[in-house]
Amino acid sequence: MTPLRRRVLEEVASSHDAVGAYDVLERMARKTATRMAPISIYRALDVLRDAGVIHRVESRNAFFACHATHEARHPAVVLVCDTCAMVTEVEAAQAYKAIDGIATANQFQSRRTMVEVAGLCRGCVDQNQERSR
Amino acid sequence: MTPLRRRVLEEVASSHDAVGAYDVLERMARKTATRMAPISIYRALDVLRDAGVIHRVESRNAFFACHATHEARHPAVVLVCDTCAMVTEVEAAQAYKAIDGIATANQFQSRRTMVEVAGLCRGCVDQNQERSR
DNA sequence: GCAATGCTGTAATACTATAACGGAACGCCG
DNA sequence: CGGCGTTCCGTTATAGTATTACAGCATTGC
Repeated sequence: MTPLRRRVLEEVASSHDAVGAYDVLERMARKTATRMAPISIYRALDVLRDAGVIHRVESRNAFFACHATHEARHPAVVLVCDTCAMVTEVEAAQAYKAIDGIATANQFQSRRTMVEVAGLCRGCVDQNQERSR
Repeated sequence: MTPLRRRVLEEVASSHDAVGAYDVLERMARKTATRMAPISIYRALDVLRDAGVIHRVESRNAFFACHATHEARHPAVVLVCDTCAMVTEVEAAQAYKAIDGIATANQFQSRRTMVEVAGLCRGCVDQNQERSR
């Protein structure tokens, strides 16, 4: 864990939200008054991803820190709020089993399985109801 | 179904592969000797997507025609080959039920659920084995 | 010493997607 | 007919996401 990677991880892990690579870049720039090249951020993100400490939200081109306690090789369902970008990671052995079964049945050799649910988190649903009252 | 949209659909549906918007653009340019603006392609893709005749592979920023016979509101698992980009869509009521259960249990109001499996299709697995022999 | 490797910087570029505005065609209806 | 709203698409510009290529420097192992 190098200093740069730690700094990137800190930015990503400072919230439960999905953040873009350029968001990370921006936040780091504000802290140090020097702006890094995007590639540096991406390289760090790659390493962190390989290490399993962050994940990517494919449907948003964004990243979030893995706060869950799951195994690296045993991923989860990702719930992403359309409004606030908050990410919740949930174990889903059942669902993954079903999906793996489908892959196998189709003679497909799976390497990465991604399950993402976009919608509204509890908090944002409540807020919407407030507003419509 | 306008002519433009039909042409875009034809390009996407001409294979079972996931193709990028700019791939479509390029192919259409080759056929007519005139190059459209990207936005035109994206607009057509949006409409086709809303109509449910094409889907998007989020993990690849690419699109594929829906050759499956599923309902629009009852999506499927998408198997995408890392090597040849071929897409197979498979019904997965079981998996979706499990995922919906997870969302509900977390008081998450789901709007779109995405299940993508990246890996190797049958054909590409075979080819790899050939090569290593 | 020196080769090999890993980490980061610099510069440029590629790839993906959208915003903003306008014109043409069509249908509806008074 | 004539005005009006709507849909579709063209044009231009720009925003947003990600990677290629190359170089320097430090560390490690021989």
